[in-house]
Amino acid sequence: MSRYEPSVIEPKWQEAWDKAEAFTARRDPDRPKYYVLEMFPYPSGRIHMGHVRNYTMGDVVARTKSAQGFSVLHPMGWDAFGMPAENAAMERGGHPKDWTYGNIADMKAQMKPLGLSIDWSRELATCDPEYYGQQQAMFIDMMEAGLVYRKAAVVNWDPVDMTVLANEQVIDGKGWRSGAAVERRELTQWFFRISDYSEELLSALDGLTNWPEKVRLMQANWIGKSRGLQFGFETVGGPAGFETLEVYTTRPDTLMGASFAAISPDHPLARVLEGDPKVAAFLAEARKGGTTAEALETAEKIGFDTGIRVKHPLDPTWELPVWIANFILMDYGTGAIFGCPAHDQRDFDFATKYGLPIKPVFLGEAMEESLAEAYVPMKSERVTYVRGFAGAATQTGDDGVATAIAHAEAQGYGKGVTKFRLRDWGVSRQRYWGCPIPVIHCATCGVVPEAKANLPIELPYDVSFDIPGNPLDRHPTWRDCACPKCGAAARRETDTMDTFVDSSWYYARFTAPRATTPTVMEDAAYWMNVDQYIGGVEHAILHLLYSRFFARAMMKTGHLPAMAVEPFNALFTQGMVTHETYETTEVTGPNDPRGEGIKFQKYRFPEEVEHRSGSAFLKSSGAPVDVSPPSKMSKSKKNVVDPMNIIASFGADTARWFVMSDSPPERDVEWTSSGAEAAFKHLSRVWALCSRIGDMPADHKGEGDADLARATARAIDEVTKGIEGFAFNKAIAGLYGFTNTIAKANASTPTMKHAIRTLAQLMSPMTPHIAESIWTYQGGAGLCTQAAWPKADPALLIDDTVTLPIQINGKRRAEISVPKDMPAPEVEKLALADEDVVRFLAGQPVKKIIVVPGRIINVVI
RNA sequence: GCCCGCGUGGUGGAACGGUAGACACAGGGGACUUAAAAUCCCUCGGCUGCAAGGCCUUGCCGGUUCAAGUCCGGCCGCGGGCACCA
Repeated sequence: MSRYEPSVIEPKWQEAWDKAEAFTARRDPDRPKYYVLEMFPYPSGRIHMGHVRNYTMGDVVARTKSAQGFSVLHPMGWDAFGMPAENAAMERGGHPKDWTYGNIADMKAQMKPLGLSIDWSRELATCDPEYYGQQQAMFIDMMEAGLVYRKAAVVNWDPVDMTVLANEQVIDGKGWRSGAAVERRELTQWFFRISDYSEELLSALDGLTNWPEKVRLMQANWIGKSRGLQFGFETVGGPAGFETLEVYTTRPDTLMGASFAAISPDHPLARVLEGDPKVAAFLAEARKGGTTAEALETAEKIGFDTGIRVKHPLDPTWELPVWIANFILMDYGTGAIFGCPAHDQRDFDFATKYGLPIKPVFLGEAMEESLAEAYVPMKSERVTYVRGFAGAATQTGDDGVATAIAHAEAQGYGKGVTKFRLRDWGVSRQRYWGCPIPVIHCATCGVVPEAKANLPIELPYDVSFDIPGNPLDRHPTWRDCACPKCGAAARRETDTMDTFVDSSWYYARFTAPRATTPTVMEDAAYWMNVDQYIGGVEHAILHLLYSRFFARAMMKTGHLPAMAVEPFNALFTQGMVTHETYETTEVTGPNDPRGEGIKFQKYRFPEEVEHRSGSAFLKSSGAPVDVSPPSKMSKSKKNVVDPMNIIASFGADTARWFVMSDSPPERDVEWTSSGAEAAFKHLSRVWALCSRIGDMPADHKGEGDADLARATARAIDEVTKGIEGFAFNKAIAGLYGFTNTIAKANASTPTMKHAIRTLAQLMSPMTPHIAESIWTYQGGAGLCTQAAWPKADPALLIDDTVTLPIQINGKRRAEISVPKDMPAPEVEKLALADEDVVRFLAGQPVKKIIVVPGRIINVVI
């Protein structure tokens, strides 16, 4: 065998796999199926190391399952709609469609050399009309099933770009692109009724035992179930229709500490009062500012006393003022609260500012200090509370809330209710590059779904991006259509769908990607669910929650079988690929607009930097380089390593091996050039080892046959467990160990050949190309990729003799070798007779001796 | 503020409550070479000892146990998620 040259063997084996159609997924009733999926990429045009790590993990699983006899589905597609394509069109000209499909072609060309076991015949892009047309069909079905509705909602509106902005796109109250002050505007938007499924999406999390606990928790918090009391305040001096004011509280046990009531600026009562110019002025002030987290954080609490009073439910003679306050949200609870400044920080801030009374209801040691801090923990005694609630038994702990609810229900002034934080999913986007919402506005029939025969509603190609706003809105003809109901001239909806819709069902589409219906039941029933889903933790909430909702919606509309309610059986969230960042200190030149002689830091690419004796220098000039700790690879910090460069210099197998080694897959892995070189060196060593074994004379005899056979069995066991347990770093550690063992072994030729063939098989999920070469060179039949996964002989996994450490009072002092099944009393005798033990005991009596068979012996004196 | 996770050599990390530091990177020493690269061998937590060995060591303090990196309680530090959600 010649030198290890990845650039020669890798394309060769990829071609062989293609020719054998080794990765084409086929429905096979005789074999169990396995569906492994990595979160599909956005086609930015360049793959990065994060992609390499993500897809290699999926590939390791897919290849292993395939070798283990499963019928494997491992597809790939493109999450292809979205703003970057439009931004590119605005900045550089060109068309979003051309830009996107060009990027897909580029990225696919970069992914191919990785040698992933992907069934490319199922490739899809969400911007294909064949894909989004089916999505439109489902939208119509969901409308009919009552899962879709329209309502007015307050949004962030960019008056310059003339579009709605997501909260993340509002920075310091300004649009991220235009820099214009963002307005709160009410727009009629399309919504999915995800909140109908709050309870189910929450309770079904318990069944997702193969999901990371962290993700389940994040989803549970996002859904945000709370139990509280809803009751009506009787108003005094309120306008007609507001004889009572409904409020919701999760702390009904603090009801006796009420000092005011407050309503949201968007509350119906506030709107009624808006006729008063003073109220109107206040509301204008209160509604200013974006809806972003930062805007809310810094916003000062402001309020307006309406003059209306309400009666305390437990004491009608006790009246509380009703304020309008900017910190009350309309879309949580009832949009109105009772304020208890003694036990709520926000109420405390508000009461302090406006001089409202602060009335603690809990007595206890914590009381004195906590008065200043406003919040008293639940566990303090509730003496005042008990007085307030008509002499009930003393309450401590969390059941105070339950008791208060029970009391309210018995007295008839309120009832216990369950609320969720989860809101309905607004899917309207005033954007071009997305899936058109298949709806028609007719002057006589109103809002009508498009006829399915007219699907897909394709995006028009002739649009321009030189003016801000949605090009669909100003297209001369695209909006014009006939009403599907009455045939009259009508107008199309010009909003497109949130791209999260596209990614909420692609996993189901992969089971029948070319079908003329969204799914095909037979195929979905065979392939669903996804057995292993792999992706970044950044999708822990939205993408996964929407997908879980969509699976339910698809079930309800007949597009998925009932067994697919939870589409992802197992989820794995992988860590990022990080790299150190490098900066040099530069000085501005004479013509610099910043002024001459000013120092500044400049990021440097890793390939510009060399490391010498623990420090870093610029290759070109030798200037010193500042090194910062590893962080996520990003273009702006220039701490990126292009996978294409690594493949060019070391091959795909080295890149794959490196990203899977060292760090556990759920954690970040730091890319280092020394690590990549080490991976390459190791593969070269394996290659040389294979060559050496190939040169051994067929009749070579050795002493170590039994040992090598045992080591082979152990390696099979260790690597298989490592892969199946998503501990790829441990599987790789096992492969290093096994390689070293083979290299040192002195066994007969057939045993050596068997060992190295097994090594090739065990390596093949990680480094499939070199594995094929070794396999073939050592006389393996067919493709290594298609060979059955090796099985460890259980008899060889158990050693005949075991080495047992002997502890004296918990400290290791000696060890003995004993046959593996020696009875405990004999082990005990041997241990006490050991010379080191005797020396340590020095004649002291043994109080107790513990023998854990096959593990350890502990002598207590 | 609320919820969650994590602290092990110079580094990434191993370790069913049972020999802490597997495997790898970096470092040190050596062989081969005119030399370098490549390759191979040895060494590599700290202190101590000529050595055999001994003592210490998993963020800090305490507890449970024959035995604790692992379990329990309390601190300290780091990271993540959510957040005027009543």
